[in-house]
Amino acid sequence: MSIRFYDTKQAQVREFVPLVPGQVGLYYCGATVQGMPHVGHIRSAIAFDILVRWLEHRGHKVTVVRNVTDIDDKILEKSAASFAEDFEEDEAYRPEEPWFALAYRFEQEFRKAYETLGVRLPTYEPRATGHIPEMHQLIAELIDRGHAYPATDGSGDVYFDVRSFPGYGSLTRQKVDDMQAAPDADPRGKRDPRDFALWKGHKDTDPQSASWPSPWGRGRPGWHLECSAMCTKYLGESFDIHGGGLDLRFPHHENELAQSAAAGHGFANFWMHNGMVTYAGEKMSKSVGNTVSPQQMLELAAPRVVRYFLGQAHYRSQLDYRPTSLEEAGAALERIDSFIERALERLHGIGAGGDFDLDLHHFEVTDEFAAAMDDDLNVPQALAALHETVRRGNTALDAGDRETADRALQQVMAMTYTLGLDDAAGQDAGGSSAEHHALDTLVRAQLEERSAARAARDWARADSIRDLLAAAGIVVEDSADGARWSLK
RNA sequence: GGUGGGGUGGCCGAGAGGCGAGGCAGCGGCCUGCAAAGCCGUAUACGCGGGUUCGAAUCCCGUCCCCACCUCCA
Repeated sequence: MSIRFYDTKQAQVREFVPLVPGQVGLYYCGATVQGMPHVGHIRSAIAFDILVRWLEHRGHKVTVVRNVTDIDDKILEKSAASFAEDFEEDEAYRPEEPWFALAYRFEQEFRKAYETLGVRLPTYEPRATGHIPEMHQLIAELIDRGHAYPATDGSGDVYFDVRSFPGYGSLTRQKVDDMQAAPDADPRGKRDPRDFALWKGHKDTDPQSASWPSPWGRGRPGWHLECSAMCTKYLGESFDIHGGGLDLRFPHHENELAQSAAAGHGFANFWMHNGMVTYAGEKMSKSVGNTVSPQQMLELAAPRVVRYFLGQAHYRSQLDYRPTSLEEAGAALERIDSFIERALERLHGIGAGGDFDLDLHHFEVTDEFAAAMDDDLNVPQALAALHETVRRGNTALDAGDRETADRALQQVMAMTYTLGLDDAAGQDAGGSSAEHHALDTLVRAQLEERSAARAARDWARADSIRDLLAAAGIVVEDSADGARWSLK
């Protein structure tokens, strides 16, 4: 069975064949750590996390590289602003914070958000500032080949020469002459206004610590160059997949491709881009100020619910966040969870929050699920298959068909695992096992009393116990096997 | 102006020529002491106008609207 992905460069879905059988090299753009993460960043990471999980499910060994761009104009700007007299502290920015401290602090914020929402660590997570020599090498190569030149105005900048490279525009299918002239472009020593900086000469207004010596004078890397250099270092001159947000297609990825291709590298075989997260129909972005942070969502819903919401749409679709979004995601996930809990308890005698040693790796997803995932990661259709399996399992459970129910349980667990719904932190039951045990003991005592009241047909007494538990956030469900409880 | 993606039932969201994906919400039923959970059933849905076809949400032509990108963006 073949896997097919939409390749942005060719603008079509085509069969994915790794360059080396059984091995996949994936590079996807992480953050420029200039501010707090918002859910758009995390959606992107979740999309590629699901891609990795699926490739692994299909038996590929995946090398995942996600960069941290820890030096750029915005980082320096934010840091400089924190030293200014009119600086106003807010929840994101602190006073008098050097650029590297600011960058590292936000890097940690991103890491925390990724971890909470079940995005696995990449194989490598290189920082731009750790790859200055690699970038110099690439610049030198480009100058040698006639695709880059030092600025003529003595600024110390080095530019990529767009006109020298016929392939420029191939990723976004644009012709250089059709592009709108950048209104804010500072022509400085450029041959063409579309030429972009590979190296930026040091300016006295920037801190000395944000500059490195180079054959072209002290300076710092331009945006784009770090990704080209790090792709090559960790994945080679040609690799399988390059990913990132749709808004990175141009200029970032176009320029990356130009740099690497002009240096003679094969670069990415597939380009995959995730759609934007919108808020009430409008793109979430810092400049518009309509961003929602992972923290804000996590105050409204459990990590797994947030993960479900951010991962549920097709990765290329726009994902709209509305006030009811998390509620709906929570209800859908609850349906899956309650089946798993019910089945584990009835078929395997494993209570809520209990440990189990079922071997997930030997469980198989359903054919429908696999076919949907193979088809350009069609998660919505895969979720439909998952929900159908839940229904089949519930029906079997009610009918006492243990074999069918158990098969459904295994499939559901394999599918939720593949979608990363098992990894996000904060299981619904929550708390340490000691706390859970204490609570379980107390609740069971109440349930036994209620059971006795029910046997005596004392409904008022039975209902008052249920109401008391409900007031404490504990939901009681009666079944043929007795009552079970769970935290709301 | 250029490039790419869209407009599907109350809401979200797949599908891409013929059995109405799935979820959420709603309604009816089964089950239940009552609930909850679960199950079953339940919808003149495909922006608009033409066309092709035995048959169109799906293909073709036209048209309107939306979103993203065109050197800050995940």
